[in-house]
Amino acid sequence: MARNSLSPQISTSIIEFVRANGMRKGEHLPLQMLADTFRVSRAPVMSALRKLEERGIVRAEPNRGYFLGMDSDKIEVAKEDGGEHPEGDEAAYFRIAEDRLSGALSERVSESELMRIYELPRTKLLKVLHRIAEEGWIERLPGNGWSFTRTLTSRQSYEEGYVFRAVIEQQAMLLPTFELNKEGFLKARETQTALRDGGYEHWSRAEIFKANNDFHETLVACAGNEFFLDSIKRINRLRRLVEYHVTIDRSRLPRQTTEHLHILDLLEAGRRTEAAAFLYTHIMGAGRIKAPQV
Amino acid sequence: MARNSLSPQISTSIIEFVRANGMRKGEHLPLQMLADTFRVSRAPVMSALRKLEERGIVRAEPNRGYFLGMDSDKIEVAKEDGGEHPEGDEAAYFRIAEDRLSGALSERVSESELMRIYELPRTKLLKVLHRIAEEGWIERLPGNGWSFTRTLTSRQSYEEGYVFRAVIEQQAMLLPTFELNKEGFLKARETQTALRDGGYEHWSRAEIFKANNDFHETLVACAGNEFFLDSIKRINRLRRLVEYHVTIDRSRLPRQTTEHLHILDLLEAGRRTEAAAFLYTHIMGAGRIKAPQV
DNA sequence: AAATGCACCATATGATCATATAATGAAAAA
DNA sequence: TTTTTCATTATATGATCATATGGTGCATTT
Repeated sequence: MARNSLSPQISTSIIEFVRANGMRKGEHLPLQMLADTFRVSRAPVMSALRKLEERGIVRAEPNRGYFLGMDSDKIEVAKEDGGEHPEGDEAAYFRIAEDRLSGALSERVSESELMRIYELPRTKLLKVLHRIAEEGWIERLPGNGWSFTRTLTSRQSYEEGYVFRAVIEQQAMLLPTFELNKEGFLKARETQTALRDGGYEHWSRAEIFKANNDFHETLVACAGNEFFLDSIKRINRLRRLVEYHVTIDRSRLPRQTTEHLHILDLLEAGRRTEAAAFLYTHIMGAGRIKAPQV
Repeated sequence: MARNSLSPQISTSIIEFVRANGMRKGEHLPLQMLADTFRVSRAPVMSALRKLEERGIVRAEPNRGYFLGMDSDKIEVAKEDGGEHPEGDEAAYFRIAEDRLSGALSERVSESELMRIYELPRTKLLKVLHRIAEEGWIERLPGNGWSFTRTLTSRQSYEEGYVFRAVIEQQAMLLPTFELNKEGFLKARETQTALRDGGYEHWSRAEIFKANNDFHETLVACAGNEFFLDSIKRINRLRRLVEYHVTIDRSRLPRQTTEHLHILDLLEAGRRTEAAAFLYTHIMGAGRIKAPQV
């Protein structure tokens, strides 16, 4: 009846915050500062702190506020929230995509039908539907109901997506505003190396996909142009949906990661043009070999 | 309390339909065919036809259906609906953009505030807000309210947009799937010629902007890749908002249209690479000279 | 001076309901 | 057989309301 409380998220954020700052036992946690950091008012921060007190992570002193109860590196991550809770609406969004790709949802659907199937309140459903509409794989019909487009399910769209990514990423790399992001590269290098040296055998499909996306988004972010980055993020959201329905060919991962690392090498050696050309071939190659099972 | 009826729109659609098909007095208008054409059920078509009958455009024969009451080229366009009614939500979307750009709306706003200001029901407002959020110039705050981003108002975003357009359009033209669209080119040529030969002095700002956008979207559509076209449409929607606040330098229009026509010439002569290079310079030139008054 | 803690107000969500409209099956007419 | 016409059902919208939560001014404490 009322919205979900922010305090669980804020609790998590506070823990991340004190960790990231390496804070130690006894340090003060000013309310307003935390509120500003998380872009909320003091109220939800207060209620988050109260819950953290119950868990012994912070101590309250009357009229003086809250203080860290232990060194930040000793804080245990809460075991709760474990149930794969992908951010509320995200869950519904995903279920709709799954059901569409598997054919459980027909091309034309009505809002009330979806409300019943997914047991969503109208507001949440509409939020999700409008988001999907902006992503381009559903559209509102003039009268009642919605109609899925062929964007998700057609082979042609799939290939067009790869062409688009190849062009955008290559061109992003060639922009005069492109600048290496040392920290980002370091992380990307770690992840890709881990994936190459064994990770490809046991990482989950979601982890592998995320590693791949993060790599490409890190590259495009270096171009310093929000429109390039946005368009890549947008198409990657679509890709995620489709690729989940494709059998991962894990044997290709070592080669893929090696190529990723090669791109980093080239960039760090200042050979941008070569890196861009190689990246282009890399993406087009991936698009040609994997095929959606639709 | 209930949604707006479709019948006014359908009435207009029917008139457009019979015009486009050059239908003549007495021809039959089957209900189901019209319904399928407009992707609705027979019900709203029926009610549209009843209204057209009152205006004498169609004749009803009991149990036989509706028949065109006059030759299609003699149908007068209805004078009603005159009040600049840009498709319902579009109006609210525009007003919000205007007020943001003119500074009437502060960076942080709450939903109820917007409902009051624009006298919108919650559902409509949320639809618009989510659309804007997808376009990237507002974001939901974790607690209450929304916050405008700097995408619309910053000079940097403005320039990044031009770079993005220049790259996308040039690259679209170089794709192997690029194919001339003769009919589209013909129309574009007409419009651009009209604009060059005098139109630039008295066309409205909206007309000029639309002509320009249509030209560029026609070009990108030839690439046969929905992602290229979508990204151009998306950025053009943003551009439209900002450019309305810029004084048009009409003296530049003859040169601009001449360049547009030159691009068509090059393409029709099969000189695609040159056309692409010229297009790139053309867009970047436009971005450098016009400046948003923000 | 700075931060907390409280009280009060504002906000957003979801449920329910009335109502106008869209969708649709089936009878009736052509 | 096709299309209209009618009757019935389904759908979507906006209004209203209860309620839990977020936001904020101010007295109080340190």
